[in-house]
Amino acid sequence: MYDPTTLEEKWQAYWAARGINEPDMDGAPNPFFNLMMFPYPSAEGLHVGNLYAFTGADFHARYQRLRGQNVFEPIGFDAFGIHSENYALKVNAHPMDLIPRSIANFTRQLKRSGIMFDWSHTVDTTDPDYYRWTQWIFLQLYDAGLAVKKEAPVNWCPSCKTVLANEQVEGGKCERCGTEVGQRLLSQWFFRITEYVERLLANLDWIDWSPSTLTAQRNWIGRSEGALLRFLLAGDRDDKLEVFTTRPDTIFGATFMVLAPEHPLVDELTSEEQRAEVEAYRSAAAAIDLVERRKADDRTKTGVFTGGYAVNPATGENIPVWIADYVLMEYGTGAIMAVPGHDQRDFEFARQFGLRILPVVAPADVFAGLSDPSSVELDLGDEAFVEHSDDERLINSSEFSGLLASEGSERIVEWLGEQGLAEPKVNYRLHDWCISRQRYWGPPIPILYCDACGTVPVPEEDLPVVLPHLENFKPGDDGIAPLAKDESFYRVTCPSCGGAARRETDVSDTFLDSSWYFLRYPSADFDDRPIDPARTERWLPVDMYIGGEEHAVLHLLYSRFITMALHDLGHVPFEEPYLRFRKHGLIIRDGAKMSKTKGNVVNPDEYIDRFGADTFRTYLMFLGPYQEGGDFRDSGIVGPQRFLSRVTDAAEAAVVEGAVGFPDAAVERAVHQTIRQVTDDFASLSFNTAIAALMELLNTLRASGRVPTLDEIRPLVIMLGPIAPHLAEELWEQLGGESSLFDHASWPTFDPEKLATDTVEIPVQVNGKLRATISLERGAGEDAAMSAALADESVQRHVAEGSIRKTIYVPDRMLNLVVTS
RNA sequence: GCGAAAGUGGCGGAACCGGUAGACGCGCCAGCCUUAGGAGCUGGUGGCCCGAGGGCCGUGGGGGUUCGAGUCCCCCCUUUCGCACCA
Repeated sequence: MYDPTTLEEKWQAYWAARGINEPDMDGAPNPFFNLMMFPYPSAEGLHVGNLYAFTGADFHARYQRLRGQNVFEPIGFDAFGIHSENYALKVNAHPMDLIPRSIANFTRQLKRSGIMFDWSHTVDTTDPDYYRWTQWIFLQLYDAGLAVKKEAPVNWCPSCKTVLANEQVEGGKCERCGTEVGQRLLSQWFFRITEYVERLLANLDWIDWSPSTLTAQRNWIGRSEGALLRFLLAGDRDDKLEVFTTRPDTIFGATFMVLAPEHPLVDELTSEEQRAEVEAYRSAAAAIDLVERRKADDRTKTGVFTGGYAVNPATGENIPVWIADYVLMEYGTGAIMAVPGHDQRDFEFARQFGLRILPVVAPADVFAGLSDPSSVELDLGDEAFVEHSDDERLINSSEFSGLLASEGSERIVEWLGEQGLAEPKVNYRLHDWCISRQRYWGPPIPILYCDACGTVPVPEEDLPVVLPHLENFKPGDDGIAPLAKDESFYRVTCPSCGGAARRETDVSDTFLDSSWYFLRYPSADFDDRPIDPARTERWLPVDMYIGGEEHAVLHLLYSRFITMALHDLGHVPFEEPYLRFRKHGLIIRDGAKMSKTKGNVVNPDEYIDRFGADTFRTYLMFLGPYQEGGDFRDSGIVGPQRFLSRVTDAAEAAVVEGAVGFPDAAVERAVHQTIRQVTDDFASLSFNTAIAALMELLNTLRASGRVPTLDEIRPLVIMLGPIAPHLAEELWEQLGGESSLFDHASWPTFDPEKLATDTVEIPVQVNGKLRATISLERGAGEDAAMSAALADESVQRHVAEGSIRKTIYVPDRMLNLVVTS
């Protein structure tokens, strides 16, 4: 009888009482750090998506453990941040009251889910004992010159008079009051992640991660090689306009320039006649939120002529300078040389405003049979010619005409470089990481501003800078953080000169909290140091990290950067934090992402109450390939439930009967085949097929018409361990095994000799169509196969339609007869 | 628009290196058992045709390579996810 409730309570109590899931942190001989992305503890409770992620990671952890690894599987809570803060504002409560309740609820839910967390090493990012060290990391980076203050724009709602996070902007409007969101410049703290960009990129070549995640990181970093070109302003002006281009070979086709509306040289360039129009365009552009502007799917080009001109350094011609919002201030130099012949956006812009379009590159076939390549003309039609090939050549480019574009590119940069007008340049999409938040619910940035001493870091011994309990923690007026309203917080004396000083009142980004939590886990029981060297040496870097693709970019990149920086500062002995990373898929329901508004959210508690954690785990992992996700359907869960119930019946019957050995060669073979299959599947996180293979083995055992022997059922029970740990533990005990299964059983191995059958069934095809299957001795030769095949009536009939022209025989695989009439 | 992945029964999904498509599960059908229950057990289940021996069709669509294609190549369509004018 399968009674999950009693059994699960029994084993959860057993594991907790004996510390079964707490490895010996200082002596484990085979340490294995199995990490999953720690959750944000929402007030709604554990989402089935969390549980899906954790369950797959736990399957892997328990599998590694049965293979003899000392697995450390910790959990924690990423509890700072805007989600918690907004929720607290919404329900009119305080995050300091809400978060502990949410964490307690999550803990309760997680403890009944059967995941082998080590509850003696948890972290909570909102605990001063944790964020003390988050602040310590800030100071380490500050001392190393990697934390700097710069001006940067933030989203600003003029009605609420508040700074908005990108998540709070919907369609360019404030999500609360619907007012158009604008931009404001604020002085903020940045981490100089761009200093590490080449290393962050280079290491992607060797870390063992899901390929799509590697691609996402590369795209995010967005390295592109090109050149920086300088255009003198027309007239006797000293300033130069710098542009970045990946196509310096097309400079002879640069017939105008475009600046981002907020570009600093716009004022100087703008003529009196154009000033009003330019100003109007600039303020309109400034009113649109940056993020929304990038998402705009209306691609009609807009822009305004400044009235100013620049000199094309290659042709010496004066070319008009425009402003347009398709040029982004934050990429490259915020200005471009427009080459309408070879850039589709420039082409559209030129069409829109009647600007000159000059093709300067032509594909190889245009040159075919021409003796003088400089005379080539290219008709563009309705599109820019943007294809890039190895054999295209320059045209209309003075003495460079006729050169291969790649060669021309180098020669032009060289030529202009001699005049100080060009240099090779690598540009990145990645920007420095802004960690300042003008919000309340985060760790205060540990910096003081003193009139006499300037910017002063908080001395290490004064950490943590504790976040005070503010009654009114709403984001403040004028872009000032909530903490700026608490005088007792910000008014301090300077530790250096003893004079009056003011604390930094911004808090740091949640991504900083999560950028190092895995470093903290093994050392979580030390309160006098963030990262214990011996623990770190033993447990880190992380052996396996499993998480969602939604963090493929920011979290993973930031934590790689922080790890690298800490490595360079001598705090950790490695520079890549996660040796392996595997993404898991998304669980959906009724073909749609689960969300409260759709009303299709699954509450894990209900299912665990009804079916037990083991059945729920099995179902979650059975519903689709773990790395791709799957569709949650209520009706499907009875399959796993029946399976576990039948395993119980079979094992209990085997115990009563007490038979041993392998009386049946076919069953023995099935056991070995299953061990091989399930082992392979676990290694590749193919949990759905692993479960299917175990179901198949059980079907085989049942089909034998007798009670299975103890030896036949034992491997099944052990392999069930990672899947349904409570039940496996129970059955293992009944089979006479010493508890815990996870300490005393080891993963079964298969004997390759037991896998093979003496005879094989192979298909016989005639002209590629299946006509029969024949039974042959393993390794039988072609002659034997032929005679067996020709003995088959159906084969005879189809062969009789002509004569056999050819036979293809793959021993033990198939036989194909090619017949023509 | 760019990038990534994917299109297979009524449904979720299997299929190693090109070699018996549909494993496993849900659902459905039939039967058994039964102190009728949404329990358990046994068998069946891609579609169409049928003379009951088989035959034909079938992995989004169209071409191709091959003795043989869900799998490889080309073109097209659709869906999901990520990024969004990246010069």
